Amino acid sequence: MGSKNCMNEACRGTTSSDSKKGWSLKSGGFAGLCYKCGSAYENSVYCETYHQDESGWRECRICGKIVHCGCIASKHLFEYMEFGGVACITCAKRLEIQSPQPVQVPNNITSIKSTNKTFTREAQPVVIERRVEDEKFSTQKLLQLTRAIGANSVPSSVELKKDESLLRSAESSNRVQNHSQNCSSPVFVKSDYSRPKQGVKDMYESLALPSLKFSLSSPLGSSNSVLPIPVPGGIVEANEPTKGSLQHGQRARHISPKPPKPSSESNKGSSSQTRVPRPPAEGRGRSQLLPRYWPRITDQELQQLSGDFKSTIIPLFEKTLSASDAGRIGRLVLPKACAEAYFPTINQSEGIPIRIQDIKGKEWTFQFRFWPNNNSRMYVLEGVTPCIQNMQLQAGDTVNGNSLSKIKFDFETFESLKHLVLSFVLALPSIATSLRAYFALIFSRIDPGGQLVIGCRKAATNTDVQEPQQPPALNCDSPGEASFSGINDTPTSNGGRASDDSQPPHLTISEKKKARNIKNKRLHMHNNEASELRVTWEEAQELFRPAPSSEPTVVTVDGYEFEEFEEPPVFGKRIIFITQPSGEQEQLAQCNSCSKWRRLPVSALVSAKWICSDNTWDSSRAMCSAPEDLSPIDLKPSSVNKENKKRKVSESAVSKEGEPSGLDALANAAVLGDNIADMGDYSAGATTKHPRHRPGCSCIVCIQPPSGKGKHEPTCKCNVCLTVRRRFKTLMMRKKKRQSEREAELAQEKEDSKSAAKLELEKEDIAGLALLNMNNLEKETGSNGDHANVEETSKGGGLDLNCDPHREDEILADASGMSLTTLMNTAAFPMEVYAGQNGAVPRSESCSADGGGTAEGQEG
DNA sequence: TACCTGCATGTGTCT
DNA sequence: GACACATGCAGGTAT
Repeated sequence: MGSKNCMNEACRGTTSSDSKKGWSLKSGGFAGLCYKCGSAYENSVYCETYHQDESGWRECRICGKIVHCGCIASKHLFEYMEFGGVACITCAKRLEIQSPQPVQVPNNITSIKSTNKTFTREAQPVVIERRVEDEKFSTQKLLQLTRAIGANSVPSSVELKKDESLLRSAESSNRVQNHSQNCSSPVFVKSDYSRPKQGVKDMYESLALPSLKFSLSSPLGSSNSVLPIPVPGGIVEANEPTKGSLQHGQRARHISPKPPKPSSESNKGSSSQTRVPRPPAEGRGRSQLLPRYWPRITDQELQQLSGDFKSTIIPLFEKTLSASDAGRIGRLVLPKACAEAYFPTINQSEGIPIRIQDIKGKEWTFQFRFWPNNNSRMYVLEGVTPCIQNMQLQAGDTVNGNSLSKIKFDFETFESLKHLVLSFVLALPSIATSLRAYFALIFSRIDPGGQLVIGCRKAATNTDVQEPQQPPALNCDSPGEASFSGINDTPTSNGGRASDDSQPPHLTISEKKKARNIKNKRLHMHNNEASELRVTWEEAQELFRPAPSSEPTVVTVDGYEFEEFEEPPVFGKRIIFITQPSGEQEQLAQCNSCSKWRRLPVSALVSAKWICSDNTWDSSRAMCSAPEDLSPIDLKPSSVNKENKKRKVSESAVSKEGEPSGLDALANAAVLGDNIADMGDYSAGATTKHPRHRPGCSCIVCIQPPSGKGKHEPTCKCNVCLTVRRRFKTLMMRKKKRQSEREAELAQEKEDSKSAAKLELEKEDIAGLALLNMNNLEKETGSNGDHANVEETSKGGGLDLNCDPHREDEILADASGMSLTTLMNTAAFPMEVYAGQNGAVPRSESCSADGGGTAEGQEG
């Protein structure tokens, strides 16, 4: 932030950009007065805000002359044009001279608009063509400009004639009004174009309406609505060119190319409640802003924001947070076009500090800078982490801080942890990336003043991620298609060019395109993978198989054999392990085609798409037409692993909508006092030790003593241990409470009826097991599981960070609860933290990786 | 050893 | 092929 001198060469008063000291704003805020001499400064606010480095040299889009915004004393001033870019004042003046004279416009412009569908979209070329007579403004050049505007439809001559007079009227009216509103300064102020009812159709029209300003101060539906003036340059007094300049924020909006066509549905409703991508206000950049960066903010939110700030809020752009954006590095990659359009021009890579207010009015200072990148620039905002975190914690609020739609999303919530731990377990970087894309930052600008405002909204859920890029959908009136809660908003979390999050999710075309375009598995998450994300924690573990091609390397250490896999695990098919009366173990796999269950050797590797014909072990059952071997429901409970039972318990405790999570199940198990032994033998016979391990696995994870001795010292204060203890304590308290409730219930039920008693017996069984578990635990911990006693648990054997909750032998051991809590603890750690602390990369759940997972404990 | 910084690289999209 | 952008990574710096 530097200071600069008054443009009045006789004055040369120094102004401070830090506090705007030395500048006073005229009414309307478009021009400043030098504190010293009182000379008027157009763009003063703009320059204060955006040209601290006193750069700002631009190229006239018409004649190519190098001009300056005027923030420094310069005789070569430029003006912003409605159709983007700048023009030197000479060219701008010429454009202005060619413009028609003001004419009053009818008040009921709304009806006019409605009856002239092409009016707003096609007006611009009319104006331009009518104005151009000077040989310097060749038609060709202007057509080029109009193309830049995005006027993708060339109006017919009939339409041109028809609309021309109207346009002139509107334009002139706006001038008159603006002038009267801001008589102290003959500058072009913001249009009071008020959208009578900013429906989607209107929005569409506005897309191609360069002068549309997001005038929030005007009540919607004002009868005094006037059309915006599509005047390039917007100069009112040609002999005072510098006074005619538009403020940065109120210059012509940059029109993005290919405005989406309105659908039939798009006309149905008002957009006041819908999250439509808004064509942003014009910036300096010549490059065009892609629709995915259009801010998606409802009229209502805008109005409230403007009310909060008591100013006009102009949404500029929005950026969906990528994983790296939301990471700890604190660097937010800014879209180049947005950065160049709305942020100060910077010439040095170090950039400049830039102050941005959040929706609460809190001011943040970021470093706006760039990196050279392939002969281009990569713009970043540094130091955004605190702000983003702050916003995430407030994400239940709308961008304006009012509770229009409570989202309640918090990375500390259990639900989020569930996703995070699932991400880790699944070891899919794309999922981790997708989960970050919950938020989009919306950059806006306060007018007058030019102060930048940053808000956020929830951008996506993990289920609707990775929509391919499509033109923005304006038919957001479809129920649930776009909402501030973001339930159906699509994120842009893919790599490279982010997907357009305005993509309506229901388009089959998009599906086709998605299928066609998905090349990068790392960055795209296909539907199948999305569904994989929804599987529960247990399911995820259950589905892991050693990579078919990978042979474990067996290493013997201290008499134990360790299996180490080089390849990461793969997803397999859900299987059910059964134990025959003879003690022989088998597995049941379900055909992916006919859904029949087939008995297979326990050693069989069952792929995710296993079908009957893959049954090489039993040729008589190698066809889907063959009768089903055995259905799990036909099995005696004793012979089937208790997965189903456990699942029922967990499912009963969770909402039926959506899949219950593994952590839900774990928590339920803990709270309900479910015997973890159930979980222990849930994969009995096959994966008793580790999710990806098979019978007989002797890797370091599985052979690890249940006590976990040697892992962590009892007094270990590492984050893992502390969290384990804390979580353990909480869980045990909840468990005990719930248990007492259940016991009371059971006592009550005993007196009811025999049938109730029968049911009661089952519950007693569960409760009894839980009680036993609890008692054993309390024996170890001493009593109530307070912190000290929990630590005593640790003394008993340290913390086993590798223990498997399914291990039956752990259940009744001293660390019986620890298995669960260890997992909970694991869940409590964001993936990076977990990986960072454990030195493990979710590359693989191989034995080696798991061994790495204990690194923290071992070093403790 | 962890963190920070700056650049390089890979991938998707656009022209 | 050029460009944009997400992210990896090496080297420097702080703890």
